[in-house]
Amino acid sequence: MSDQTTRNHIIEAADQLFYRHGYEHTSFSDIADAVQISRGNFYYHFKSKDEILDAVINVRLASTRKMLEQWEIEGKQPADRIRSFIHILIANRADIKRYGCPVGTLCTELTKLTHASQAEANKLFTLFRTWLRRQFTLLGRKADADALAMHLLARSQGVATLASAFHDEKFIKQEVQQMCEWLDSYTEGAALNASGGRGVDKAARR
Amino acid sequence: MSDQTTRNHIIEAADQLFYRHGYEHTSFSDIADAVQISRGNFYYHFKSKDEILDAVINVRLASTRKMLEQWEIEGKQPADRIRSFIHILIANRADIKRYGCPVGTLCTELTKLTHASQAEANKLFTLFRTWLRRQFTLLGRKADADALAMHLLARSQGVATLASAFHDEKFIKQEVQQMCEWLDSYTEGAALNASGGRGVDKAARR
DNA sequence: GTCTATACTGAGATAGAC
DNA sequence: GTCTATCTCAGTATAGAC
Repeated sequence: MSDQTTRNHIIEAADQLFYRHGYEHTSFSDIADAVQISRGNFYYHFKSKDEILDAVINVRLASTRKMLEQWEIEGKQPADRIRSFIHILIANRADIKRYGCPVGTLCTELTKLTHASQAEANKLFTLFRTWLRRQFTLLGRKADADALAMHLLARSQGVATLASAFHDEKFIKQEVQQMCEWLDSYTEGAALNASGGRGVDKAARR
Repeated sequence: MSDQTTRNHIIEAADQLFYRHGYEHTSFSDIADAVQISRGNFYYHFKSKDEILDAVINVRLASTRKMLEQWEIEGKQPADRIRSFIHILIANRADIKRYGCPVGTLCTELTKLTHASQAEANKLFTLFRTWLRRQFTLLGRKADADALAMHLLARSQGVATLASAFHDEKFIKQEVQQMCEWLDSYTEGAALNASGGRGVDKAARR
């Protein structure tokens, strides 16, 4: 196995394990078992566990950036793009039900540990926040774009937390629908309601 | 110090530390330092760390029940009571900004640890859920009372998570106001809008 | 009830052979 | 690059004196 490959395997396994069992609760042995290498071999690739965490965060940052760019390309209207964001809850519902949101749970854990990489992890949130803010600005909500971005982020986080606590996928679907309706209420009237065919046209307010 | 007193001191200190630094990250020494007793003395009061956790959860369950009963007494209208719930975010904003929600972060952590007391901790959520459901039922929303309860719980959780990640108290206030407006939209028309003097009467939809 | 001393375990990390 | 062997340290937990 080449240097790069093993290193990537470690990062990938650590990523999964940090998500499922938490950073602190994941031991070197756990990762070593998953990658099928010895514990000693580890330190050829990383100087410390913290360094693995940094690598994991960087990989997540990169893949998140790529995903957001992709959504920007696929969705012609900002509302479509925001819907892409909302729908990750659906796409990842099985994992979310079991382990919560990968971003939220990591940031929360690192905060409690007062871990040095906390700020790095928070950049994951900032990535979404900035991207959403831009979409809401394009939607014509320049004045409160950031508040709307934060609002949507918060709702997603809350849904993930409760879905995980109550082990409830149906709740995710319910709330996703409500978020889409909430979004529609900002789309109606603006532009030409050019939100495409995906939207639900029921009244936004129940 | 009597048996009961020391035991309670331990529980109280553990409660704080579990909240601030997480369960796993809190060591016996940390608690011992806080209570000013030796590590050995611990095991006179508790057989294990897990047993301390159970005690902490039980204390939290009891105090939560008491708080909910209090809100029920103080608030004449169900809408007033629900507002009491929403306003804990304000009352505890300093702590939430630093450590997130005590309920949400504990449940999330225990889920990742696949800890035996996870179900016990989740009862904290259930307590709020059941209570809120009853209030929404009283508000005349029998059909979707549970969905509304879950929705509000989720929003609170999301606010706590983001306020903590971004270290932002102002965001808490913003969102609390929006939640109150959301609540008002369910109060208007129902009953006689007898929600008392606290409410904001702006349009619920921005 | 509370202490000190200590056992035991698993963690992160290093050294050096291959 | 990967391994085995080993170190160190912090954590939970126990034993027994006071």
